Amino acid sequence: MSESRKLVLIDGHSILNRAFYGVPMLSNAQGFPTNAIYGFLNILFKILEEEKPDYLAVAFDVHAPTFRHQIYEAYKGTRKAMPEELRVQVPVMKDVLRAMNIVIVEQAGLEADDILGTLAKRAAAEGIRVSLVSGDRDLLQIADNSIKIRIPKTKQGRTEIEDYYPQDVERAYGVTPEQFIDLKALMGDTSDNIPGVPKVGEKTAAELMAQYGSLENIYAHVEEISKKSIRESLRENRDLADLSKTLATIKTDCEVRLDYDRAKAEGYFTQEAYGLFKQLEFRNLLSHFEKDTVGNNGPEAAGHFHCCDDLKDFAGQLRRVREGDRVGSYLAVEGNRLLGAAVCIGTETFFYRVAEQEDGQLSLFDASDRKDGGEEAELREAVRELSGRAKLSTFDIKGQYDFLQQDNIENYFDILIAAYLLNPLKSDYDPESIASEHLSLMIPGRTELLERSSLKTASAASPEKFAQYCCYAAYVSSCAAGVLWDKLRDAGMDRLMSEIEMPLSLVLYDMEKEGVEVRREELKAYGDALIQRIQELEKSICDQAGVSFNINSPKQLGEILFDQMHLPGGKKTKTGYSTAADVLEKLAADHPIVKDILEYRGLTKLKSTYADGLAVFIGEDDRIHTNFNQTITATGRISSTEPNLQNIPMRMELGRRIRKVFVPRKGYEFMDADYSQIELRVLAHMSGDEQLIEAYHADQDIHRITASKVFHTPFEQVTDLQRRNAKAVNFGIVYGISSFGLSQDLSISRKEAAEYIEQYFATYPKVKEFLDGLVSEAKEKGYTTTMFGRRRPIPELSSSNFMQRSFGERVAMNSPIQGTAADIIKIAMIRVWKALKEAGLRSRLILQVHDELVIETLLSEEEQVRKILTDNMREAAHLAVTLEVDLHTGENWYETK
DNA sequence: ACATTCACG
DNA sequence: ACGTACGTGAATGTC
Repeated sequence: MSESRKLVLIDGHSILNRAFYGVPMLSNAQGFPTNAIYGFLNILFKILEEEKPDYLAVAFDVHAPTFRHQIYEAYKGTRKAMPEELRVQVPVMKDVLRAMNIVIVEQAGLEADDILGTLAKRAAAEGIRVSLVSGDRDLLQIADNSIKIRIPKTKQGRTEIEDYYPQDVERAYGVTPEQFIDLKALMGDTSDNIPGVPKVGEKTAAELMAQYGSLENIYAHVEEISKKSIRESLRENRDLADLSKTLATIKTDCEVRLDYDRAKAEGYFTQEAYGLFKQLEFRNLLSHFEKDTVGNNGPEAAGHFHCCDDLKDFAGQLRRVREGDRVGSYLAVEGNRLLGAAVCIGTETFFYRVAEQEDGQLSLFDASDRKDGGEEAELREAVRELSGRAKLSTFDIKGQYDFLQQDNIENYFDILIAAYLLNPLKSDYDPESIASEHLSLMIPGRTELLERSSLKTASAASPEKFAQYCCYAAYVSSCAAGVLWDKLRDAGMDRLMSEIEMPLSLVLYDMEKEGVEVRREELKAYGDALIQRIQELEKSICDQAGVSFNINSPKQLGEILFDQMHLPGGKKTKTGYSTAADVLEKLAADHPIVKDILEYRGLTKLKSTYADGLAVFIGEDDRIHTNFNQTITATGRISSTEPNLQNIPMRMELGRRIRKVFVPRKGYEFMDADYSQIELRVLAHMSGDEQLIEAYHADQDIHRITASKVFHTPFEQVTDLQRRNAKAVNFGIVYGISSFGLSQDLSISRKEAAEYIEQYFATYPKVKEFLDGLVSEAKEKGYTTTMFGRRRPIPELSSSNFMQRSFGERVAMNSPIQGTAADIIKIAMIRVWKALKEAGLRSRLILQVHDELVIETLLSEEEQVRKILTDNMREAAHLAVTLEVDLHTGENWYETK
């Protein structure tokens, strides 16, 4: 059996069709849809990997009416047209297959089913095992002991394949493969244009087949059928039944041959195919090319990867690096340990891995005098020494500063950060995608080489693969540095890279390492204090509803409120009723239950996200070390995770009290400084609007001034309502104003909102000019730019969808403003950090919250730090308006308000 | 895995 | 007519 050859046959159109509907819409940069091709290839690769066939062929229908369809179309009109977005993918799919040396079988006048049926049966007769891959079940009739029918299902991104041998067909449908034809003839199949017998569905057809065994036998005993309607439908539609059987029968005797020499399953990964994959932007499929194309001439196969067994050899290689030489490196870091290092020097890459600990149990007691502890220290020293001399290019430098000299950063280059700056919209960056995108080099990725893709380095499937991954990463870091640098320069982002992002990475590393102290017991007490009230509310809500239910479930809550209690309020989301706070707030006044629900929501949020959520992250040092991520946001802001310290409650008093558990060390205080309306000031500067600039020069409440100007009211007579409205308009402007958005925020009519906006623009005419200019420039270039050159691409602007395009326009107005503000505070952070360091102070920058910096300040250094912080924040950028800073000190974060 | 909700700027 | 404010991350429920 194992000697017999194997053939994989693929039903081209049906798999493409299945892929089209199973894979969410994808398209490449030119807007060409690619989802069906992508899905097809995924299925193909999965099958190839599982089957490792000797031969492979794909069958397609020729798009001319075929005999079987002529019959049916004569009977009932034409076939449904294929969606345009799928239709255009068909010829490209064929190009891809041809480029991969995969035989395409198609013949005018023949259906793919017939071709497949014929080839499968003939191959089986020759003793070849066949796997027939199709999305349609009608091929099940072909199944026999050497023909397996495989039906892929794409669900939730994963492809699962159902396999059918004859006994599987029987188990699933209660009929043999041959009987399957009759079954289909009876029940029909709309997707396959088989009419079937009216009134006979899946169940009746199965019953009839179980009793009589064939279509012919059913008609021989048609009078015995008890159910009158079925009996008559069968009698009246004999011709339809016979036609259906003809249609359902797949031919196995067509004039079609497969050239087994050409159909050899090999040599898919050609340069041509590679080019097509790149055009289609199938980056994660490109890794398949490693073996056939890159592998043969790539660094690994050419013997340029060296796995050193002896640390002395490795260190010796590093010592050969001369001052100022550019090297690529990749450090395998886990926690605060260095597991291994790869360094790419010229065309050679060297790797060393610290020896495994043999006994995990005893590792608790391992001391630095053990061999691996000493080895790690030695490796660290070698790496550290190298980092002081070389121009180091690496991936994700923030995670490596523990092992690098920190006064040499002007010599460092992080390809992760560079790739982010060149396209901040991507969801993640890794060495393999950087290699593919910027070097057109295919290397095996994390998913292939490392076991757990979620971990940064983690354990690999094997030591060899782990070494290989590290070497590739170091190699890519080395090769990509020059290319990325050129691209950054071309885009005008070289200074942004060298003067802001690279230095910032060290500042963020330091802030993370420093962390912030959190009082564990106080946080616990805060959470406990919430429990009682939450339980009261739970009871009260369920009593009022009359049933006990899960208040946290928007689904259940919506049904209780709107179906059972008949509160006014309609559907809002795709899944059901909206129970969001703004909807509930409108009902709160009239319905006590809603008020309770809102309070319940607020309290459970505080309990789960903050009280319980933060506690998990308090370390043995009683501090929380958040992760400040530099390569996440589209606009250039920093983000904070595990935990997020940038969304600690502030607006409501109860939540704000959580800030009391964030405390400085003994002998220190918190110093918190935030920019006053930095985004509006950036807008004033970038637009050059004299009115807005002048308003800021007056050094008065900006929202009140705006209200005064917009509503033509003397400054002193501006009402609170007018001020609130003006403030909302100011915010709206920064977000990319729309009358709808503003009307929602202020609960006013769209018309009124539009009037406010019009008045605003009349007051600040250059602001309108500026915003319009941003949109048209973005439409022309495809991206926006901040004052410091940071780019954000906006693909939505060329969308044909109104909503998407409108979104793009708002983004075009917001990104340069939000992004410039982000640039400015980054500059301030770097300068503040440096100034603290150069003054030899012990105070430390520990938090950033977009427009706010927190320094843990030694009490005796308070005045020095105050000056450093305010001066550097103010002076970070010179705008047409001054940058004002509000500064507060306190014994905890709550007090710094 | 995806949607909903809500915390922050 | 279209149906929304910009940028994030975490918890929770539903499939």
